[in-house]
Amino acid sequence: MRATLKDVAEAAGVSPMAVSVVLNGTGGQKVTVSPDKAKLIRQAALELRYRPNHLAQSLRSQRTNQVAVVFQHFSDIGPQNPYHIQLLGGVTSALFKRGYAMTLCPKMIVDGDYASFSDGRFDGILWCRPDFNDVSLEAIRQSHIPIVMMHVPPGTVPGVPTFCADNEGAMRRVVEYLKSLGHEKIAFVIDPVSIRSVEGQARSQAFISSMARAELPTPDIVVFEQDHSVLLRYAEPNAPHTALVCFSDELAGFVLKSCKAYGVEVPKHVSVVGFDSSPFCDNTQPPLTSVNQPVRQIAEAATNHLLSLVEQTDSAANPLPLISLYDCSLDVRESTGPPPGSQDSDA
Amino acid sequence: MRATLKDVAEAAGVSPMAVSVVLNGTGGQKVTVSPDKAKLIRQAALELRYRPNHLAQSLRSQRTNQVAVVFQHFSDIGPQNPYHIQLLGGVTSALFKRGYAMTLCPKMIVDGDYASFSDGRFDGILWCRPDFNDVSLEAIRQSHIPIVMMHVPPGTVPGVPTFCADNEGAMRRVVEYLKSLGHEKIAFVIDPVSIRSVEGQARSQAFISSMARAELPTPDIVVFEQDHSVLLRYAEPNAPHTALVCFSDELAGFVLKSCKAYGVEVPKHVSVVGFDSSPFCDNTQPPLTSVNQPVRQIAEAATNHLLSLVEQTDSAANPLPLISLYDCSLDVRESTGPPPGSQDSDA
DNA sequence: TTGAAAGCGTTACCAT
DNA sequence: ATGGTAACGCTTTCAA
Repeated sequence: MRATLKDVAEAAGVSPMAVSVVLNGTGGQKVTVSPDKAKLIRQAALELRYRPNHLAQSLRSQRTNQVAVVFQHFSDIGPQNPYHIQLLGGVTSALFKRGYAMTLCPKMIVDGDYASFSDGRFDGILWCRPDFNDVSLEAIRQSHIPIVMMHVPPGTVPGVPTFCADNEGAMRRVVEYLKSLGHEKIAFVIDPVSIRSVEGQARSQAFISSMARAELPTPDIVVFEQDHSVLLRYAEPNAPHTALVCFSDELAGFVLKSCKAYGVEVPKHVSVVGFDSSPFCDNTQPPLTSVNQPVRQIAEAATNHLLSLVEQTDSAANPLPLISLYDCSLDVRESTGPPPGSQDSDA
Repeated sequence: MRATLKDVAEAAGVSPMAVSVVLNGTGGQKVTVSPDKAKLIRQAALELRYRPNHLAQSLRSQRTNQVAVVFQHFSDIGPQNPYHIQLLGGVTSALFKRGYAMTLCPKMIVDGDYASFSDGRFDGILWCRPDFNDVSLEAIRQSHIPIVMMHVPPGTVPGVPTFCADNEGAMRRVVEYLKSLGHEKIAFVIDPVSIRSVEGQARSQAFISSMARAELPTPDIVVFEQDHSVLLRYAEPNAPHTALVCFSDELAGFVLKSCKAYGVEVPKHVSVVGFDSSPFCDNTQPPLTSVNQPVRQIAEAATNHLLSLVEQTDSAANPLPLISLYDCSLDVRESTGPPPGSQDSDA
């Protein structure tokens, strides 16, 4: 077995306390050890290769220097899902700078066992893209450690700090851009899963209100089933819509594929816009115009906020914002153009 | 504070042990609790919202169900580095299936404090792309928990299970492919950092021996400094090489950029091959031919191996391989073609 | 300045 | 079948 504090104490002929004070520096307030004994202790520790047991320290101090990241809709980490990557990059970067470890825990992520948020292992929770129901809301209420949420529309859960892309602003920007190209009949496309999520709802609503603000006709919200049948309508000469704004890049990718399958040309017959502006967008045929949300920056900010909460001894010293909204830009690529029949649609 | 085992015991009017046995099921060998008391205990636990403290359990049991992933050369997690993403995807997938958490710990990753491998927090270590020096070798020797290594040439550290791409086979495949196109003068390009790494050395050697096996002239190993000066040579009419095999996709990207800057056309004047076959390869100009190593599969296998080691009670029951080598394929894209002056070089 | 002892929350052995 | 007790490794208060 590994050498313990006690072993070192015995080897150096002192009490465990002295070792703790000298090696782990946590000497309460007024405890001091004479230099010669300290030297002895350090020597013994070196020889025995003593390392403090992090578990024991944490159990004692109620601090673990570990933060958990929870994804509500966890499919898989991989190149196909750039969101996770950017997010984890931002989170780890912020955590590492301040000496915290990041852990991904299947009990929470896969099993959805939010009650174990405060099982002692973590100083705080970063919760990404949460869905809300009685269970998760109760979990938040019962949590004994700080929680910060990412990518959830603000105001969803009172009292929980929230970091989110500005869906409203993003949708306004997209609609205005498409309108400036001449589009009027624009639909929002979303998948059956996302439409039920809080963010899906929020983004759909943002789209609808943006259309209203732009004085365009009340749009359809198209739920894109995998059978592609909805797209048949876009193959007709007088299609009901000339532009499709999609909930995600992934979904937009499916839409592009379907268009190709049904002989609908993009952007000649219909313009398509994605959301996330991941590297994926450069690979599609044609390259996908997409909303660029600063996932990494959001993640870093959310993490720093969480750590402030964790380390905050005097509670109301400097108050932090409960809601942080991040501006999104629009990366115009080649999947958008003037609607069919417009002046320069063949330019 | 959160309810503890003791609280539940008091509420139910039984001993802590009874609670432990009923709720956490870990009842040693022959401990049983009468059904009525068990019911009482469960009830009390529910009301008090009791959750076992994972820290205390781990301290007691010497098992944490947590595995650490260590990157020796940690820059950053992000879309620019597909290696990390694929790796983490494979690792988490394998870990989660068996109920283990994954943690990234700055002490090890950033500070290189390998001595804290066994600080009690982890059941095992996955070590990726290690460099070897006295410090890391000693860390491995002193470790109290199993270590499995990924992406390090086999045999580097005796006794440590190693998962790696088959550099030899990959290089042989690349050289044979280029030879079949008509190339003879082929160089290996590597950056100043990687050339010092174990994997860099191994891959260079593999390239050299593959060239010998193909009965081609002994090749240059070109260390690609950022000043691009080495590439000037390829702008000449009688360039010394017609094909460049690069250590990584990232490096190949720089090479492509330099070629463009110096007016060298790819693949007309020179063919370029990368390593990793990341999504990045589709975006380069021209798209990059690259060796495809199955990072995700390697990661999954390495993780499963580690967990077997961790869970192995009877040591030599079913022995596992110390070395696992994975075959690599070659993804041919558009950065390779016949050498200049050959029959169909303009086809 | 130093040591002894209690306790963090859990589990396992040994009694009863 | 059940409860007391010690122990996992560490920190901190209290007493000397």
